[in-house]
Amino acid sequence: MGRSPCCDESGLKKGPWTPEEDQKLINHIRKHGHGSWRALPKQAGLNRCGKSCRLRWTNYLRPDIKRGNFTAEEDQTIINLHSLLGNKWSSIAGHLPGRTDNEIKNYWNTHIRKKLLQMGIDPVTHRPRTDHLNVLAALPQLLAAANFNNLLTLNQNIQLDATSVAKAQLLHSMIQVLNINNHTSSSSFNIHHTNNNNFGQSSFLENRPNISENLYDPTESLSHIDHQPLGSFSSLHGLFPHQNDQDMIPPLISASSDESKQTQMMIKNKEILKHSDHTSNPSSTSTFTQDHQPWCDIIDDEASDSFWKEIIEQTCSEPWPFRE
DNA sequence: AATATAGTCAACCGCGGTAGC
DNA sequence: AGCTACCGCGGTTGACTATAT
Repeated sequence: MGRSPCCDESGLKKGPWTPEEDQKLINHIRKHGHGSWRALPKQAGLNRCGKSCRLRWTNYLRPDIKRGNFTAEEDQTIINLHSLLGNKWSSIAGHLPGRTDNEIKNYWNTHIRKKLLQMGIDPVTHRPRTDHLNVLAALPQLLAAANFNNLLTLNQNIQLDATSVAKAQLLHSMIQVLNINNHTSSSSFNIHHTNNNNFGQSSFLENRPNISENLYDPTESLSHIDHQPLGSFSSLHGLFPHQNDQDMIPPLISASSDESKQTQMMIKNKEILKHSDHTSNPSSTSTFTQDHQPWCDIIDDEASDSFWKEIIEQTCSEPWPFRE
């Protein structure tokens, strides 16, 4: 019931359309409109089923179809709409004049989906992937993907290098993932927990800097854009409220007033990491003179790649702190 | 140069919704 | 109310092309 038998009819041509067939279809629709798709093939002299004619027209021959690569703005729109609508390709296409649902669907599956995955974003939920082990194992690829800045460069007012944004987002997503998986434990990510001399994830994350003074929050800075890049990290939090907000870490900018201390601890931890000094005491006197080192500077450090590699090495060499 | 593999995308398949009888 | 035909949608396929080996 409900299923068209037209394509079951034998003798009807399938497969790629020839220019002659295209011309017949175009001429007929120009003269008469498509009317009943089922009746159209006979009227137009085509040995095709109506379904095939409709598809050919709507996806390829329609005069208002836009050809060519998707723009960054279209990328943004697709991502944002997909986060809202899911795989409602026709609905998404309705917001992209000249684009067909089929084209958008293909583009999503072949381009956007992969890029989101590489960036550690679940293309279905538009949230950081929760398979944290995979995320960590894929860090090198994630870093490479972080250089993909097409999704981030739409707004010309954005001054920050998109790669830095992506890296910050990546780190943020990792933190979220780790925190989600650890929310049942009160120790590892407790902001007041200070028993960390080593650079394990916990110390690094606990001591994440308050950078409100020196660093703008990428998610905040991008959130005002109509076509919000990486909406999964910004607007989607509002769209898909977490069941328990305690599960989520604060945004990259902390509201804490204890920023100087935390920033210094962050710097210290970075140095600890660089020197692999697992015995240093975080409470000992630091020789650093820099205060309020911007988070971006850390991420954008010339040695940032090695910085990230060391995170991986640390992660691998030390017991995973989060038991499920 | 030949072959294998990966990527792309037009087209098909099959299902759900619904209008009309 | 039940059946049928039709439309539109989303998932999948497979041919074609590009790139790697």
